[in-house]
Amino acid sequence: MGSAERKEREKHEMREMILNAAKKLFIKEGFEHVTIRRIAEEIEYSPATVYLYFADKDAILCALQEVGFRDLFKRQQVLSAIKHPAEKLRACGKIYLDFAMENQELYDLMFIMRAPMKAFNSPADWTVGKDTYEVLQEIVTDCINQGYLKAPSSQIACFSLWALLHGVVSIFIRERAPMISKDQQSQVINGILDFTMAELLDK
Amino acid sequence: MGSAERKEREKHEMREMILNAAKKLFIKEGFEHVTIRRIAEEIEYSPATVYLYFADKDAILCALQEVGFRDLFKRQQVLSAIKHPAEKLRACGKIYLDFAMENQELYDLMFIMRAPMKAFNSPADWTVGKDTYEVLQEIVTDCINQGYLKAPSSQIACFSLWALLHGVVSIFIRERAPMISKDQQSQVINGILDFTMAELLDK
DNA sequence: TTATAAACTAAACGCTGTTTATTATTTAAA
DNA sequence: TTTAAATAATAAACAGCGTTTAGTTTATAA
Repeated sequence: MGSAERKEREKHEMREMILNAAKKLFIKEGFEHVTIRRIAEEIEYSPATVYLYFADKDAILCALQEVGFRDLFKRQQVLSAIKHPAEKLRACGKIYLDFAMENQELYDLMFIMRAPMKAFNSPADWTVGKDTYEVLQEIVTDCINQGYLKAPSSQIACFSLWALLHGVVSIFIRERAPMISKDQQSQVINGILDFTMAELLDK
Repeated sequence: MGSAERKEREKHEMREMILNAAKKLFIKEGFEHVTIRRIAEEIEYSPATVYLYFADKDAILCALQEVGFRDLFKRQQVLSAIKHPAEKLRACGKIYLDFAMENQELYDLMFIMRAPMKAFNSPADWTVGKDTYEVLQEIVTDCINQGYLKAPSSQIACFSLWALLHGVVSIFIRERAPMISKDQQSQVINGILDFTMAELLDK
């Protein structure tokens, strides 16, 4: 009798319930309202039950990161339809920026918050974003190989580009740009993308 | 009798004591250990006393930000000795990067942490970094005016450059670069500065 | 039906930022 | 110098947090 399989499935479903509740709270009420007690309330169980499915709060946030990275990776799939490396690079940047600004709480969790990283001993163990980074890396390499981009190292060029994109959105998300109003943000983001591509790519 | 002045001075000294204790804990033990109770312990007063000198914890962190920005501004003063705009721009970037990596906890407080920003109603009220940003802005403008930098807008160029610098250091500080080991970080930072300056500046 | 295992939770622990009521100290006027 | 008012400091509590423990309820298998 497949009761063991059912148990397994129920365990997985409970984990999903908890993650969904956490994600809902995260997006709807912001990080500070994501507490074990609120999650428990949301799924109508006691706080202690949550600990039967996740080691601790950080493990929940860590699992939520994966959800975010899968989402970003999914968005990147449209890039395969673009053949021109330079165009592809710009589109890759645009996807990243759009994802960040449309999912600020999730982006924050993925790239800024300390808490979910506590589940790892070393930064090298954090491989959750590997796939999404490799997408960028491949495009940058293509740009260099096909002569659209001059750089001493594709690693440096790729990391620089990521740093620029992350810098822009994280400055906005953590509200460090008093000189730029909320209305201007998307305008500035587009301006930066234009400026960067113009500087970087040799037509 | 100048007892009012003495009171004023004592009040100011107490605030300084609290800030110094907070800064010490911040740098020596990291953010999570900076609690009102630990600060109180450090200055040998009760936790409640702290609230006679600061409205709340966020106000302390906010005041600590100012300390950090004064420190960064001080470092920027050596730039006045450099006349060539392009050289000046590179030096400005180097100063920023060095400050960030040498004072990671303070940098985090200034540019990443949410808590100290709660003391402001709107991002526009956060003017503490104005002076340091204007230094960069002026250099970028000089570079454009003297033909070393081509950009459609000095605002966009300046913000892009800041975003890049902030992006790099904040990725390292918040441990989001599994592909780069701690030993490689300063090397990568220098590489990025070289790459960016080469791309940006027309010789 | 009954013994065992699994699922769940009430209550507590130690921590946090913060407030309140109370005490001690200092100041200024009588 | 004495006394009333103002100031400074704190002990103790409050409400919240993540987490653990001990105990109960529910489901499973013999």
